[in-house]
Amino acid sequence: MYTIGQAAQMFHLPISTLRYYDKEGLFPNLERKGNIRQFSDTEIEAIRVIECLKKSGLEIKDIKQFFAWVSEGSSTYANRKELFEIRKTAVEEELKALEKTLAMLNFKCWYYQKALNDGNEDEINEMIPNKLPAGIQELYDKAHN
Amino acid sequence: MYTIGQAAQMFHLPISTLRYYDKEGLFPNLERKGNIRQFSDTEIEAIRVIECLKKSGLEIKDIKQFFAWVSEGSSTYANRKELFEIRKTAVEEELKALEKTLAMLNFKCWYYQKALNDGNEDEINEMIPNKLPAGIQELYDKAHN
DNA sequence: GTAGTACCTAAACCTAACTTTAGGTCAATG
DNA sequence: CATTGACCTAAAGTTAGGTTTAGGTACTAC
Repeated sequence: MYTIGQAAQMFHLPISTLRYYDKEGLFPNLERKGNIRQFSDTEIEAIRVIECLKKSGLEIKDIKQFFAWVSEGSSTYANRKELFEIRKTAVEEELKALEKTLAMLNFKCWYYQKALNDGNEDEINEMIPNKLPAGIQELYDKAHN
Repeated sequence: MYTIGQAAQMFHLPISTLRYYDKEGLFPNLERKGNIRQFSDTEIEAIRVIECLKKSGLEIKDIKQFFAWVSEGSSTYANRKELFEIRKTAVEEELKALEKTLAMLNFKCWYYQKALNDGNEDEINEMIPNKLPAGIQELYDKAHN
């Protein structure tokens, strides 16, 4: 059992965020001793899942739906699995998009390194869009589709 | 030369977003014919860079700073290169975080597939945290640090 | 017995990045 | 000549996801 302060520290989250999640219904089984929240292993794992689903692009209200399904028991396994499958697809696409972004960033790093060496962008701009050095051309093409 | 409508279509962005970017100073060299914005290749590439920097986690006000540097000319090559280097590092870290997220999602997909087959979570929960099948244990470990 | 620390609530506040609204210009079309 | 469609502005509105504020309880340390 952990206090809200301990749980917050474990995940480097502000206490106010955990209270906000609680208010939003993300800890449907959270118990209290007196008035004080008791974070059990269930809630600790819940925080991990919340972080995961948030990073996957899910909104709080849909994360709440997920925990509502958890509370409903075994009849919602299929719903929960489907939710994770959809998030998985979304993250895979996000990964592809980020790699394209990274290609652009790598290209721009090369571009400005060369501009610094040359003192101007003239030489580089004559190489664009299809006379770039090996390795760099691929970055450019990936970034520009 | 493109109208705002054509530029918006090219990037699947609402027209209002391009006007907003203009108002925020992201097209410092945008010209007008009468009162109508004329998007040249410079602005088209600018939009690509804006999208890239946004996806890398940069805020609009810092993207504005970048285009101010572009307007200042060759004396700011080093600043611009440094900005892209920093964004590159940020995106590389974001990619790592997303792969951890993906490991969690893959683990949860497996979890709920098995729960569906078994009709309950009892068997799975006895395997957690270190008696999971080959392949799955690695996903679990990656997702839980 | 008071100062400090950790917890609690409700409600107001904040921020970025847009989006919508309300009102207007201009050119082509039927 | 009026209606449609593409453009324009300034300003107000929206949204998610928190954060801050103001006020209160409870235990522990000095």
